[in-house]
Formats: sequence, structure tokens, C-alpha cells
Amino acid sequence: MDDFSALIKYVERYIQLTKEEEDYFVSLLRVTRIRKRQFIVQPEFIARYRCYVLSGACRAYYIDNKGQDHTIAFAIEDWWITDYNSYIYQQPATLFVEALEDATLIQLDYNAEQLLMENIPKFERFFRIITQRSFAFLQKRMLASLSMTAEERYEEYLLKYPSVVARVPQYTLASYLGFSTEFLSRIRNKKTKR
Amino acid sequence: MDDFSALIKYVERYIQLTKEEEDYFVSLLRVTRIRKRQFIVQPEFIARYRCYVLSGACRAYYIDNKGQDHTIAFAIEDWWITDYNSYIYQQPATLFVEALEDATLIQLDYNAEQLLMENIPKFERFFRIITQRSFAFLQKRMLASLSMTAEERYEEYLLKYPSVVARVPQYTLASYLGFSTEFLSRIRNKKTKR
DNA sequence: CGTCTATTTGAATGTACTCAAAAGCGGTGG
DNA sequence: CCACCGCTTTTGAGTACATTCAAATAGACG
Repeated sequence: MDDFSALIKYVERYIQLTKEEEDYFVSLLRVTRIRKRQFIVQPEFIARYRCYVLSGACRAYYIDNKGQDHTIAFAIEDWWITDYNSYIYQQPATLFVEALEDATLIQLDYNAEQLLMENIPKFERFFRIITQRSFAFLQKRMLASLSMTAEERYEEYLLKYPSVVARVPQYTLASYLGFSTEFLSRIRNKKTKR
Repeated sequence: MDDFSALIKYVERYIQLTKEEEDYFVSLLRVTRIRKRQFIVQPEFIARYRCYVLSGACRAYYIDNKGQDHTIAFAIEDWWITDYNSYIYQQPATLFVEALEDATLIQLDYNAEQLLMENIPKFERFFRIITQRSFAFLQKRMLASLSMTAEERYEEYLLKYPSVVARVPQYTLASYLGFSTEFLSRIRNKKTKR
């Protein structure tokens, strides 16, 4: 039960819950443990869950027809992850979601989420707010991708999310920022030489 | 009043409204007409409104420190537009939102939106759903930007949104897709020669 | 300690950019 | 209704930023 306290805290940043509501919410959740390199979501399968990261780190990525992979999201403690397109439309995924470290996740099932919103309309509000914030965040990332050089994007990300940079393999970071591993290596090398 | 029927229809794709709810909703709206090149949002000012486009076309863009502009969104009939980061956090904008043609817009004020959700909780649901869809859309765009060449992105956009491509100036389309006007010109030229 | 995975380095290459100038297009006024 | 002005698109040449491929090195895990 204690596993859920972090998530409860997270939810209560946006909406207030009574004890009963909290219990009902928790009754819909499930904790899973997965090991490094294990997949939560795979192409062709439908993403049934939205996952809240209790511990560990994950990434969602796409493999294009040339075989290159492109990271669309990272998630560490207190973040959510899934193939969002697959989850909200309940259609086959196009992404892989993989554990970068052994991880403990709280899963919220799609149907449970619908039930939750029907039974406790406040959760409509909760999901609205977190989605709005994610959207605003993604717009900023899109703008960064349109207007900044590779090096600038790296510097910005390093400043904002040092704890992610420190934890994830370099090639995943490069594929998130939109350039090759080799190029990130050169960027870092140039910095240390100064 | 008839001006609002398109928007009502839009809303009713996601939630059902009673006559009273509809009236209350409409009472919070305001129609404005703006001329080509006029701004709805400007940097430094707070985006007070979310705008639904009744007629005309708009774009939201960012001007970087080198003076280049980057289009983050277009909006034609039946789409919403604003500086979303500014709107949801009610903080100074970083974007320009401009009319590409004379346009008629329905404005929804930030405070009115909050009121609306308090008084008719169904609207929580409405904004949740449209934001989720926008987010899913933006993720796809981000992936396209990470994994496709300039030409591929153009071809894909042309297929999906021919009516936007046909209406907006080429330099705005290039700045949306993430390359220079000159390059888009070359892409198009190459196509017609085949 | 050995194997597998991740990072670094070098060299050649490519995709897309920049700058400048010309051409095309559209709206406005005489 | 035509001419002009401003804005947008096109074209050319030179260039930059970042990629690719291959090989070497370093690091992590059993």
C-alpha cells in the first residue's frame, strides 16, 4: 500500500481526494516490477496501461524503416509513460516502451481510467491538467527542435534535466535530442577540452 | 447567434449539452473579426484567449534570437489556436499568433473557461479530450521531425493537410516543417520536373 | 576475465542552409 | 485598367552542420 503514497501525493498536487476516493483509486492500480531491457509496450500490441514510475527509468522510442531509433520520451521517478497514441485511442502501438534500469511501475488500465473518471469526475480534471502540461512541454520541445542547433538543444536539456542525462545511455539521449550518438560524443568532448 | 453553431457542433462531438448549458456556454463567448497580418497574441503580453476559427487562417510562430521564425501551429476553420503555454499558465507569451487571411474568431477567455468547467463539469471532459488529441498529434509531429527527411515531412503533410498547404504562404509552411523557404521551393521544383 | 554493449575517433559525405540576386505575383492607386 | 510597389518565390553558388561507416577503445556484466 505504501507503494501508492508517491502517486497519491502526485495526484493531490492537482485535486483533493477523500479517503474513500483514494481507496477506490488505489483499488484500480497494480504494481509491477520489470527488469532492464524488458518491454512494457511493443509495436502491434495495444498499450493497455499508463504507467507511473515509482523507481527506475524507461524510454519510449520509435524504430524507423531505416532501422534507426528515435526516443520520444524518458520517464524516471514520478513521471508517467506509455505509447500515448496507442493508449488514448486503444489502437496498436507503433512505439517500444522499455526499461533502461530495473523498474517498479504503477499501472493504470485504460478501462479502469474510464471508470475512474465516471465515478470520480475530479479525475477528469486531473487528467486534463496533466495532459495540458505535457502538451505545453512538448510544444516547447518542438520549438527547440525547430530553432536550435544540436549543441544548444543538448546544453538546454542538460541544464533542465541533469538527472536524466546522468542516468540514460548516451545513444538514447542523442536519439531524443535528434542527432547521432557520435555527434553527442563530439559535443561532449569539445566541452571538456575547454 | 448562428455564428456559434459550428462551435456547438464541435463541442457536441465530445460531450452532450442541454439547451441551458449551451446558452450558458455561448454567453461566455465573443466573436471578433481580424484582418490579415493582425496579431491575436504577441510576446510579452499574456494570451487571454483560446480562439476557435470560424473563417480565415492563422498561424502561431516564434522568432528566435537570429531573427528566424518558426511556425508551431496553423489554424483554419474548426481549429483552435493560441499561445498555449501562455494561455494555460497565464504567463507572458513568447509566440506571435497572426492572421494569414482576414478571419472571424470565437474567443474563450481564460477566466470564462475556468468558470465554465466549474459550472458544467462536462467541459472538464471536453478540454481533457481535445488536449489529449492535440498531444497525441504533436507526438507524431515530433517523431516525424526526428525520423524523416525534409522532403518526406513535406510529402506527408501535403497528403494529410492539402487544404492547409494550398492556403498558407510557402515560407510559413517551410518554417512549420523545419526547413528554409528556399529548400521547399527546390523540393517542389524537383517534383514538377518528374 | 572474457564477452557484449556503449562510446570515441577519423575521414569522407550529404542534407539542408545562407546569401544574394532575379523573377513572379498580387494588391492598390492613379 | 494598367503600372507600380512590396512581398513571396525561385535560382545559383558556396558552405556548414551533422551524418555515415569503420575501426579502435572503454565500460559493464556475468
